[in-house]
Amino acid sequence: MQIGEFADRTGVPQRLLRYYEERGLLTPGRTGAGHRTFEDSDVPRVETIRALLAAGLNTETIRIVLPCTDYRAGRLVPTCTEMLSHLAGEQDRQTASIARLERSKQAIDGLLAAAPPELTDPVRHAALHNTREGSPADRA
DNA sequence: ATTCTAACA
DNA sequence: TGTTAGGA
Repeated sequence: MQIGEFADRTGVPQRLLRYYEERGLLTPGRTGAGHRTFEDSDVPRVETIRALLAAGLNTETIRIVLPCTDYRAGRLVPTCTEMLSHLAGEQDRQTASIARLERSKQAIDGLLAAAPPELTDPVRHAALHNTREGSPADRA
């Protein structure tokens, strides 16, 4: 099937399917006119790609572990140990990211808590804002 | 009617 | 990623 039908069946935009090919995630055939041809077996493959992207893996890693996956009955199953190590590695990075975000959030919590009370009062804040912008009363 | 590549309000 | 131009 051509890319149009394949895009409809996978729910993935043509633009993205071409990008997946560019990243080596898909290797569709070509017609004489240069049009991509996809197989039915490419459908679960794309579902696998989507699942791994949702897990946070980059396209390079996905290209590596794609042969280490089995997609059956709507469920993605890892089938080799190198995939497990990649997943564990990504999990570590996610844990580190969460820690960084929590520190950033605490910093913001502190800044907000240190702000002068009048700045957090909606009415006074609006009044100050209007004054800076120049209210009709100022001109009168 | 469809798809292709390349590039950008 | 969407979209679009200019071709096949």
